[in-house]
Amino acid sequence: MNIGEIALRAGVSRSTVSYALSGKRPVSEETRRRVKQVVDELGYRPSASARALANGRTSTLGLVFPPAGNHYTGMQLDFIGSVVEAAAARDHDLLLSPSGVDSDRSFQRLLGERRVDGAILMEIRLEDDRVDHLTSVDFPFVAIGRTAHPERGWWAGLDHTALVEACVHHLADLGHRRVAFVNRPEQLLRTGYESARRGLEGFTEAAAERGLTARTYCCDDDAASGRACLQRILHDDPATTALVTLNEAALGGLYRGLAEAGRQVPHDFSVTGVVAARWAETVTPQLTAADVPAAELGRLAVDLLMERLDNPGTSPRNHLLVPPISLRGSTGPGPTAL
Amino acid sequence: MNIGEIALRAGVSRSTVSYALSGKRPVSEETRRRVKQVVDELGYRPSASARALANGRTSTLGLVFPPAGNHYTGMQLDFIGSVVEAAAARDHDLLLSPSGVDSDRSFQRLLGERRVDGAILMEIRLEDDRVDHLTSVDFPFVAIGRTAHPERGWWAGLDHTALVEACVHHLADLGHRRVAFVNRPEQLLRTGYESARRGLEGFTEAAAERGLTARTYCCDDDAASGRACLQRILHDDPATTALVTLNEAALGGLYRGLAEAGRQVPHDFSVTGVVAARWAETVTPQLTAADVPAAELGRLAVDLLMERLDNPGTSPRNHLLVPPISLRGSTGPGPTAL
DNA sequence: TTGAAAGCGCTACCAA
DNA sequence: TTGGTAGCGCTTTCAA
Repeated sequence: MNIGEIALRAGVSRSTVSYALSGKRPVSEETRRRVKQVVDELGYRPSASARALANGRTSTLGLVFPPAGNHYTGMQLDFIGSVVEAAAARDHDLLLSPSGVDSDRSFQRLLGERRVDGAILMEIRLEDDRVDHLTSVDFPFVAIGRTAHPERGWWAGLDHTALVEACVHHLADLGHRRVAFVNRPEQLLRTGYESARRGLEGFTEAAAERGLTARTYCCDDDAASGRACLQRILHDDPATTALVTLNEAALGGLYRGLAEAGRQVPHDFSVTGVVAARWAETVTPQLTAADVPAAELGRLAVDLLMERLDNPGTSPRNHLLVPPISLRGSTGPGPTAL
Repeated sequence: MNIGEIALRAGVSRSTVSYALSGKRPVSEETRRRVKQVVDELGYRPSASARALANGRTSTLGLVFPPAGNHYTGMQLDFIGSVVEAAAARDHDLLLSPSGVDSDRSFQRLLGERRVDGAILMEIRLEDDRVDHLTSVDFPFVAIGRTAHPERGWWAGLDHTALVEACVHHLADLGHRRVAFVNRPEQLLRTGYESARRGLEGFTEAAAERGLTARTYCCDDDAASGRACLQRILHDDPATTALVTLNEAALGGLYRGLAEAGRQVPHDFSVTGVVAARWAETVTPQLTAADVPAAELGRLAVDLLMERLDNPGTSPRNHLLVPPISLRGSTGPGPTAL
């Protein structure tokens, strides 16, 4: 069934049906009613493909994120969910593209075949060829996170440096002197993954500033790795009394390792970091952490993208979020406070 | 840039370009080369909208999942990830639709506007109006899970009844006599959510068969509810020595509640259930559980859908998975075994 | 082996 | 206030 069918049955022309539906041209109340009635009766809906072809907009946004193998983090999920809903609220669909790099087929399809009006890029790297490419062809996109040169871009992100610094200061204030940093997987750090890099930077600087003895570790995104990482930490420096982590997926493993090593949290070991709230709350005791506002980031990203799409040529806007640390139960006084 | 441009530069007709690209008609080696060269030079890719309009296929699959209102579980996360990647592997994109009910706008857009060739439906209910609707209009879809009448449908699912029964038998074999069942949220059970219903059914039957004293609970999808639920369990029957759960998100809370009540897992309380492996491994001790093969389900669903799309009219196929229980550390001998 | 042209279903311009 | 019609960019049939 197509628009011609409707026109026929309503006894008007196809253009009139189109206008009656879109409201882009005045239509007499009389015809409008008749058209709507036929449309309702037949359950007619205009074909998205035809419409996209005709007016050059697909009403679809792309969400680009690296294929994670099997490991999507809870934060990513929250984020995807909020993006879908924000897009739906604006009558846009969301097309998923598992693409870490510019050359991925799926990425090429998304852009080359013009399947989407604009895109949101997750998991930004400091040097990101996807960002470079999209910028160079002036394709409308919003990044989640900042590259090394965030000045002239559209993005919404977290100030990982400040967040991790805040964690370190919190621990230092509590009297901890020997602390560890549990980062995301090494491969992510090496490839310049933003949060891993900026988080590490914040940790190193704040630790130096406070004169702490600090060690940094990379840790794969699963519980087993978290446990192993914790063992390494205590092996390398048994006097370590606290850690900061960005690694949500390893959290349970870190706790397990601590329990196995006979360390009580927070009594003789403090744990903190940057983690989505609902993950911070799954461990016992609950994690004192800077809560990643994944849902808010998703909404902001969609807002920015729609704004960019509606006003081509506007100068770039961005949002840098610095959520506060939520005090829960995983940090306590360190040795010097005793 | 369009196909006409390519044709012009290659000195051939538009149809020849089309055929040179699709290979659906023999083209002389000579012209084929020339066309390809121009295409590569200009980085030409045919417009997805135009192609979709012309041949009636969008090369896009839809994934219909419930609104995030209450957040997603880890299993859903794994599942979505595997579906995206399986689709990408077959050169199909994935369109997300946060849709609960038949009347949902986004659901209508996806199907009514023919944005996708087929769909995968998550979170099936025993009586599911989405399934009924799609079946009645003969729209190609695959369900994740079975409705009450699974005979004539395309689906991939888990045998929750058998899985939970296996858990109960495992506990009974260990000598537990008083057991509890921690289900998904009450609202899901009430609305006929498949896993909640079938799981409950399996629990009740197996418990009766083994002559166990059994209580069943609903529990919201978060750690705090898990903790509260456990308190209720011990309050209702302090002699309870084991529980079976389907509720991944509550798991951490259940453990916390047990710890607070002074119960050692597995020494004086056993915990088991149906949970994705990587979540079973985040708690201490690791959960003995039937591992939900979320990734495999995702792959299977995409396989089925592609099969259905490629062979319209084929008789329905399905996969019922019954993964074994993985023995980890959370179950131990019950009172009668002592 | 290739080209011309008729759609696919819609939007929007030009006339009336 | 309405209708006719020319695209949008591709695929595919019909002819050559």
